[in-house]
Amino acid sequence: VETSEPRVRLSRDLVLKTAVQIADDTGIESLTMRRLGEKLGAEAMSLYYHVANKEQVLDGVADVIASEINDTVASLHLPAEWKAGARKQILAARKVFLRHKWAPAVFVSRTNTSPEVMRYYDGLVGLMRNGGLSNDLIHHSLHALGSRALGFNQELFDPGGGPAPAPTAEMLDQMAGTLPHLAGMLREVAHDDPESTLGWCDDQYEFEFGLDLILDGLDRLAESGERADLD
Amino acid sequence: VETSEPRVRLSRDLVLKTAVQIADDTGIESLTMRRLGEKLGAEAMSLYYHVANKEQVLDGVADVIASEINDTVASLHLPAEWKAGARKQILAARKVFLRHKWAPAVFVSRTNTSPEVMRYYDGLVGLMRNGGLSNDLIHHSLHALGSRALGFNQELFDPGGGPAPAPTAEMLDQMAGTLPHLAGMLREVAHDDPESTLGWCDDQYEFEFGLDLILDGLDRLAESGERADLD
DNA sequence: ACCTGAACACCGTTCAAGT
DNA sequence: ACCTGAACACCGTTCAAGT
Repeated sequence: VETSEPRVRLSRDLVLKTAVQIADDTGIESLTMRRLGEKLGAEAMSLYYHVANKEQVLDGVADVIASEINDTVASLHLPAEWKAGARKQILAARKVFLRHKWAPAVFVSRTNTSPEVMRYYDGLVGLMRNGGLSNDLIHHSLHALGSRALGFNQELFDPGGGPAPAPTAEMLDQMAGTLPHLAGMLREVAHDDPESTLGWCDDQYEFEFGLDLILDGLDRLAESGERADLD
Repeated sequence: VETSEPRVRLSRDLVLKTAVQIADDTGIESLTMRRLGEKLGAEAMSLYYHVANKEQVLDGVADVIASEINDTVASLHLPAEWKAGARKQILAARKVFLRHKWAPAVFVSRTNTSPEVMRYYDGLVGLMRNGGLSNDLIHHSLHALGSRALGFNQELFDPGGGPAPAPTAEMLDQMAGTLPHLAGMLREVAHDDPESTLGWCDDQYEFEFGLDLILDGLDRLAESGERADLD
């Protein structure tokens, strides 16, 4: 175990950045106050001078990631058309989560809203507003997009995120008895592609499929509302 | 603290049902092996004869909830039309999660898939299959719906689930400086309704809005695919 | 076969004390 | 102002031992 001994003074900012580093390197479950102190060359108890408790560390960690997302988004040239703009912003945000696979779990567990997340949403609302959507529709849109607005989707199978191995023929035969429809679907859809490093689910494709489905639906509502011109 | 002293023998099933009860009564964070043992009138260590570890307890808890969902769904008379059927099944599943507000967090943290969840998905795939959707489209549908297929949506604000208090005029004025679009939206949309026990966000309405948006989009794809008749 | 007691290796957090 | 040492109240889990 490599314990660094920096001469630098502790600070809230340094503590949070180091926490992100630990989560990146060894996973979010390995982020403990004691290990955080160790990595900073200090005692765990010293951290409490800079943060109130561990919950606040996790709040801060989410804020650091959201800030990374905002930096990425700021460097983009967003198309004027709202749907294309939102799409590009969200896919850019998703790239940040691909670098921090543990981050979705932290975001969904936060009960305090991070200022940087607010800034992100403010930008998204601005895009939609410029596209002529009503505030009512924008509000519903944010709920409909859910975590997808920030760039990740809560998958219920393989929450680990890794590529799922294609089920074997024996597994499918065994499944067919109790889960006939699922087995039938998988038989047709889960062909193992030895050419691809992806599993049989292409996460990027699925994310874009769902995102476009929602954005297209919202666009349709916006246009029909425009024609009706009633609010 | 009321420690019951049942004469009943322990079993995996009893352990899991009791775990659900603890989560319902005092929250998922209060579910510890020691408290679980206490509630069963046994030592925490006795649990390890029936379950391998706490992860397995949580796996089992998710399975118990999924089984409650399946029971509810089984008692339904589902309309033949796939979209109406899926909608009814999903909204019934959501009702179960309203009784167990802590359950979404457990589900998204599971890496092992519960047999009962598989059964649930098998039913949903069956509905769509009978509706004429291709297995390919069904597969994409499950990804697009994400956790919504099981009956909950991952909201990024207020993950607590409680009704959000409407922001005050002072809060909005303060927000307007740094978050103009968000403040503008909230000013228009977050009117406090003193008649309603709901907050300014009607969770049920928002869930149905997002669900219908996705189901309608999928239906459109299914119909256009049918017309093209190319697979 | 089923349950327990004692113990271990961790947690987050407090508080008085050091510089 | 900033950091530390010792201590507390918890965790999950093991293992040899009891019935």
